[in-house]
Amino acid sequence: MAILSLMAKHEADGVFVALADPTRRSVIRRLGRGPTSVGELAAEFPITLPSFMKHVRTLESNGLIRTVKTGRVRTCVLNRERLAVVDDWLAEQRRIWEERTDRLERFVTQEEQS
Amino acid sequence: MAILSLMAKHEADGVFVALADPTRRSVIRRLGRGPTSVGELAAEFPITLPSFMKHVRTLESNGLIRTVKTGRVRTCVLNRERLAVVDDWLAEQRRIWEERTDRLERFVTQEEQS
DNA sequence: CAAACACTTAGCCCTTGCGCTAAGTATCAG
DNA sequence: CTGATACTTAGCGCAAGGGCTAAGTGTTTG
Repeated sequence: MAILSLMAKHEADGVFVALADPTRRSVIRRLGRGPTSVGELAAEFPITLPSFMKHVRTLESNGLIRTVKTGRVRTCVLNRERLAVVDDWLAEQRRIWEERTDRLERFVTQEEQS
Repeated sequence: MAILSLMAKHEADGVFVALADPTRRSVIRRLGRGPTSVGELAAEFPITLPSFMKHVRTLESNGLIRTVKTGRVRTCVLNRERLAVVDDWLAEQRRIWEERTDRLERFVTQEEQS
């Protein structure tokens, strides 16, 4: 479990890094509408195919998408579950705030008692 | 409104970039527990103060934290609302999936009718 | 089987990001 | 007013990121 959470933390980094690029976020959005070939995806961006492929590989190596090649065409599919990393991070953040609010409340209550 | 959404989209990028660094995410987490001085924050990381300050400035210029200097000490506070950018992005993503699911459903229904 | 297609690989360029040291400024403490 | 404190500025070094071209590989297609 300690190892798992460490691993999760490490991998989380890659997800955030992958999401830092607007092109990659756009790809994710596009793939939300369904699987798409690399060529079709690339056509929507003003960069060359090799450059675009780097983004695809980044997304894949960080688990945000999966790809399969059939014949000469590679199809990309979104891995929705992977975004849970971000969701979890936000949730943890909220948990921390709430804990703080609780502490403040207890503090105020104490003040009132004295 | 068109300008606002463009601006929002542009600024969103900065937020994601800011979150891509583990040190900066840690700072956000730490600040969730309450305002802290730069020095106190920096002490928790294995980097020099000038290096750390860059992270602070990145976080501030992207609206994730706010800082005030009183005397010689600069205090950082979290700007919780700013993380809504991420929340919104996730929400939009979910919206897109749902739309897709709806389309698929309609498609299946049509198939059944014919 | 030749040519078109859909990537892929290799390698270069340039900017940006993140880290460092050294030195500077502005409080605060004595 | 001297020294410690808490940043701040300036500038350097290096690795990584994102873009490009040119050339290569493996699949169709005519």
